[in-house]
Amino acid sequence: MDPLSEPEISDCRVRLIQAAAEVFVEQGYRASVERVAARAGVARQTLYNHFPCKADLFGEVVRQATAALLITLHANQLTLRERLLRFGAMYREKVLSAEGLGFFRTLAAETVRFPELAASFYRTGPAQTAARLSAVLGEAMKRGEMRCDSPEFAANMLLSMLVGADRSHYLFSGDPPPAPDPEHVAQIIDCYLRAFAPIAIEAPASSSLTPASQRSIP
Amino acid sequence: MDPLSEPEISDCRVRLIQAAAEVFVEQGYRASVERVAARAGVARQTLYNHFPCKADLFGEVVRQATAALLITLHANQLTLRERLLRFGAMYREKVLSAEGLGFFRTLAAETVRFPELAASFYRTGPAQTAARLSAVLGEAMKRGEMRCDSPEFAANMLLSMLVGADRSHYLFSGDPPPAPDPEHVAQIIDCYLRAFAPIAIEAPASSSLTPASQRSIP
DNA sequence: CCTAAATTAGACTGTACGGTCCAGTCTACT
DNA sequence: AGTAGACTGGACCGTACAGTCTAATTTAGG
Repeated sequence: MDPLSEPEISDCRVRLIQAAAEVFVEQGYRASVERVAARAGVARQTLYNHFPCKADLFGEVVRQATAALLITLHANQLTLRERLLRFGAMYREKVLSAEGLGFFRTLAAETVRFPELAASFYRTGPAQTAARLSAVLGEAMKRGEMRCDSPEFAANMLLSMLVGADRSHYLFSGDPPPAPDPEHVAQIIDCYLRAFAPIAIEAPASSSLTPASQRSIP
Repeated sequence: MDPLSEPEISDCRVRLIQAAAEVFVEQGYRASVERVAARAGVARQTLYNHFPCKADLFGEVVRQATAALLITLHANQLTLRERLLRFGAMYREKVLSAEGLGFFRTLAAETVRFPELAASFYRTGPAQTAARLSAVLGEAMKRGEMRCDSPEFAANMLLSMLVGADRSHYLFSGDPPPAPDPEHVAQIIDCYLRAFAPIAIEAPASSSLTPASQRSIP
């Protein structure tokens, strides 16, 4: 109740959530309550003083992790390419980190047991990121910096290109997560911007309206 | 031993594997041996007559599913775009089906417990698909139908664009898997082919060497 | 019909775990 | 010093499950 006890909203509680996050990310929800308590350096009963049951602790972990995984899109006056480069680097870093991959594994596995939790994670996490990105891309389209198309589709493509196949790779292959690689991000972003380059106005109109494949080579 | 018993290599065994595949895909490896046996319409002991332990049965399921998920790239004389359209449709159908998603969930969750199995799945499944696709794309590049680039990178991008964000969506959101949508596949493929369109030779050389973003807007 | 192999149901063992209870200890505030 | 509230350790309960064992039953072949 003291203003001093306010900041440390139960030291135990935060240690427990932290420990639970680590353990669940490493071993999945199957990890025993015992291990969580041990990792937090606390008795099992103490855990139950703070959380009514294991599932509730898990829910709290997921809620906090969801917030931590959100990405901020700098709204400042960088070029579109610069903004996407920064976004892409952060996004890859979070998603392809050991914690990001572990969290993905753990939550995906529990979709059956906790469908509502998973859906809520999706709405306030990935869907949120996609929505923000859509907005930015929609603006770029209006400014003529990108070809006019569905902003949602464009966001979907960018997010997919940034981590799609790589996530599967690091999820299954057992290879250690990759070090951040700005060059690779740039390669992806430039590839992306090519796909969504504004239609060249100086070119003959016909060539820009036919599918790319039909333009290729006589 | 009879030539007749050969084709039905133990009716029980295949029923068990089939049942295990269904149950594991629906509920994960946590599903009890009891349930698997029940689904196969067989006693628990019979299961243990055919498989030494639960883990081995799971391994067999994964091995068979891996093979079933491989995609064949038609090598015939269609246009590149046609080939990619067919491939993309099949790929999305398999990956985004209820079984594909469930299998992904289940195996991703067990990466910790069965790292070797997961790695082997990755090598003979997704990595194999990527390799075949790389070969096809490399050929297209040589023929000048696609911009010259790393075929592996190009394959990675296509596979990512086809399912990347959608997989996450259907894994978590709880929405039922999507119906096949050829139009959406075409939208993706055309977007992809734009990104990898061969460099127009008739255009001034400079414009094709600068990043797309710098070309945008005067 | 007889035999051998496979299948079955069910009891049983050992283990792991979630959750509860409790008796004792520590901490902090008055 | 005294009191209240949190923390501890460990015993304890009920349940679920993998895997074993056994005795009875079915199935197929000679």
